[in-house]
Amino acid sequence: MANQLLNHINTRVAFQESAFREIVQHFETVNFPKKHQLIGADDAISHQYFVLKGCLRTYLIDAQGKEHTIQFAVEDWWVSDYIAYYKKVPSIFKVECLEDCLLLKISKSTLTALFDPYPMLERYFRLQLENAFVAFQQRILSSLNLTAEERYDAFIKTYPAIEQRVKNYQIASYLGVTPESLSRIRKQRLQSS
Amino acid sequence: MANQLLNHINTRVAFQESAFREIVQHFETVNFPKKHQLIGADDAISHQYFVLKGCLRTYLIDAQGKEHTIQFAVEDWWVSDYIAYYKKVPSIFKVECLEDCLLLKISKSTLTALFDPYPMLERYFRLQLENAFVAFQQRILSSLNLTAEERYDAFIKTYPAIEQRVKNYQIASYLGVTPESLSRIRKQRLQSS
DNA sequence: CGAAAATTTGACATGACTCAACTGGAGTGG
DNA sequence: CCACTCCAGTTGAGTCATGTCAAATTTTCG
Repeated sequence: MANQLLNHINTRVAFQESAFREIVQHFETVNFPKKHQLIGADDAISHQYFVLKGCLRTYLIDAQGKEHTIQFAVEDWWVSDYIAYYKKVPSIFKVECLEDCLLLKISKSTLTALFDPYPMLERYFRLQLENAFVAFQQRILSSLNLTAEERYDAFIKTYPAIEQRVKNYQIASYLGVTPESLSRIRKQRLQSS
Repeated sequence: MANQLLNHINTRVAFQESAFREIVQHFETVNFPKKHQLIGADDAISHQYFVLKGCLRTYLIDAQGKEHTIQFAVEDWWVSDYIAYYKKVPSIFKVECLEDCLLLKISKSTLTALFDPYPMLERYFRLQLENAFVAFQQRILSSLNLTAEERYDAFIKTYPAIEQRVKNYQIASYLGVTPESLSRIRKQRLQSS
């Protein structure tokens, strides 16, 4: 089960199985049902989670009561409120399970302590961040660049697996449009294809 | 001069001056006049740059001929086309000097080779990426969340130094509005203050 | 000084939002 | 197994923020 994490680490760096057996002891396997709120606004966030199974989303409710989804997470993704996690400020996001979830949990202090004896682990996380950097830049670009319909197309193309597993209103809140607008976009796409 | 880089590294990690003297030899100091194009679309990008002095911006020209600014960079910032740099794809961005610039240049291969003997250098870059991660999430949030005027307020508040040094149309292309809209927003702010 | 670039202003167009009503499906309890 | 409720999604009508295009003005800089 934890091999799933090793496999993922090995997509980025060459990690020895013996070292991994040391590391994996510091993770805890946790199980949550659909609709469970993993992280709630105003918590102090000292953990992050690797998704073994399930689907989650990180979102925020703004002053007008509107939801904005910042991230979905499925198998082999990491999830947390990373603003709170990195900056040590109270969380502004909520993270909820959209399906029953099986996760590997680790605290920030434990993980960073592992970076000294296992520099390859630190490298893995650096490379993860490089990927996130690119993904974020492309998302910012599409918000500057593209119409709502084009952003929806790009979303479906980039994350076909996610599109199947989440509600349309959640996709709308990720794309920065209202559910009504997304509904109209979807209708139009059906007709033109 | 290169001490400026050491000082910046030391804001993130404790780095020994002796080790730094080794590392800094691998950087090249380069000088460019205002308007010089540091990176042009379709280049292969194998370098990144630390800004000792000056101001630059990373932007793209879309299919409709419109500019979209993804990043400004001033003293102590790193700049490159990071999609091309990290992903080894041809660049889509241009990087131009908005002022005369003094930069420290290093190639990706040289830098990553330094990560093995100097794990603290890798840590510095990981922490840099964590910061970028947070900044990007906040920028995405504000594009989902805020009106054009609120985004402008947030920009001025977050980057007061940059606002002084770049053209309004460049800020507009960073915020995702037209220069005309930004002009109207600025007019309205003057009247209400 | 003069030309080019940047900014401002006005008139008008439009994509997306709001609000409200309606439809359909999923889940629950009797 | 049906009745009921709740939630998600759709549709319509009207509004609004921002875009477009064109022209005037101001600033920058060779």
